[in-house]
Amino acid sequence: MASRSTQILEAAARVIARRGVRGLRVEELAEEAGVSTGLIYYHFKDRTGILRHTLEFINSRAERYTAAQDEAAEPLTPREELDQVLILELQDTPEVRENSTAWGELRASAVFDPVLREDLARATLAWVQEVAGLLGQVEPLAPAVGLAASAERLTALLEGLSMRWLSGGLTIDHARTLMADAVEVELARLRQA
Amino acid sequence: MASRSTQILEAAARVIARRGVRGLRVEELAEEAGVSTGLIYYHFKDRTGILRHTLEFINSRAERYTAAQDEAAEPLTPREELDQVLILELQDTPEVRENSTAWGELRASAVFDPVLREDLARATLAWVQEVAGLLGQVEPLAPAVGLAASAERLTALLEGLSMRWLSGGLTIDHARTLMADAVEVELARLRQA
DNA sequence: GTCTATATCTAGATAGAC
DNA sequence: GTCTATCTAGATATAGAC
Repeated sequence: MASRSTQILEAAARVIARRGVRGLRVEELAEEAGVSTGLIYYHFKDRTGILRHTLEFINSRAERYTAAQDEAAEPLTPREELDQVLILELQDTPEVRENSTAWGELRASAVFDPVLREDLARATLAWVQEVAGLLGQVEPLAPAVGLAASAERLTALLEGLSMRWLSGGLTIDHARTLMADAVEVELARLRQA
Repeated sequence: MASRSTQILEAAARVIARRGVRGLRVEELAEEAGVSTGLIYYHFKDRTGILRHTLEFINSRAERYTAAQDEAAEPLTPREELDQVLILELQDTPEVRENSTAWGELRASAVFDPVLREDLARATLAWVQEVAGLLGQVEPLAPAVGLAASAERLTALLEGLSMRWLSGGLTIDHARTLMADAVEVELARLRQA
């Protein structure tokens, strides 16, 4: 089932979570995946290729665990879905940790690497729009600009909280509480405006 | 006036802003500073030493430009000071960009480097407490836990917005608007609670 | 204190056997 | 497809002259 390529990409996600994108060494990846470096270069062109495919792999995996809720037994209300999208990213499970770490690395790398910016901007935009859409479902009377601004703040806050959590400055529970309160605050604001 | 060490550290700040902490190469630093690599190793033990001193240098520089306002002609109201502390970090000047970049790098590196976490946690705590104190001056009736939570959210949001700005996903003006609105929203919340 | 030249070391990448 | 062995490049760090 899981092909060799997939096995290597899963290992790469673990190594990135441990060492970061820029700390990933091909030799360590080979060890983690239980294969030789030679095999890695058989499956991927070069280190950059490994990175690109891993980021892609992680991205599709994130969509999967976000989407998984939609297909579950009982459909969620917009409000529940909003909480899911924002708060599911603050979970201390290996997969979420790997994804958050990789996202943070991607963000940090993009500061110095123009090539990465495009991918990142596209993914961010989609995410912001998703959140804005959900906010609009929860508060149908709120103006579009307000929804967009709230979505930008909430997603940016999530990134900030996520980094603090990953860098050990915040417990996951505290981060979730802060995030949940922020959602309340933004919704209250949208209700008033 | 500016010693050789300082000259090298200033150059290091510029290189870090351009390449990141992990992208800093000693040879490029030497070129930027207009000295030889040998001289750099005369002044600093090794690459890690350069990094540590540069981060320290940047940190003290950031305190200086934040504190500079306090000693200016007219004393600021707590509210003005609050805006200054939070919004001064969103400025497109070389120095602020260098500091923000370095801070983002420090945060991102700390995810993988336990040694950096302590410094970072200490600096973050001081910053959060400073903001909480200012919020308390603006809204004296607000409870301490509320002040702390608001300060944590505002500083985490600032980090998130700053990273988006640096990675090209947000204009500086838009980031400032979002930040300014967040301050309003948090103050409104503190007033109600 | 400062430079030039160079040794050393690490990590990415390839060749060739199986 | 997969491994072992190895080449190579890039970057850190040192030696020694001035």
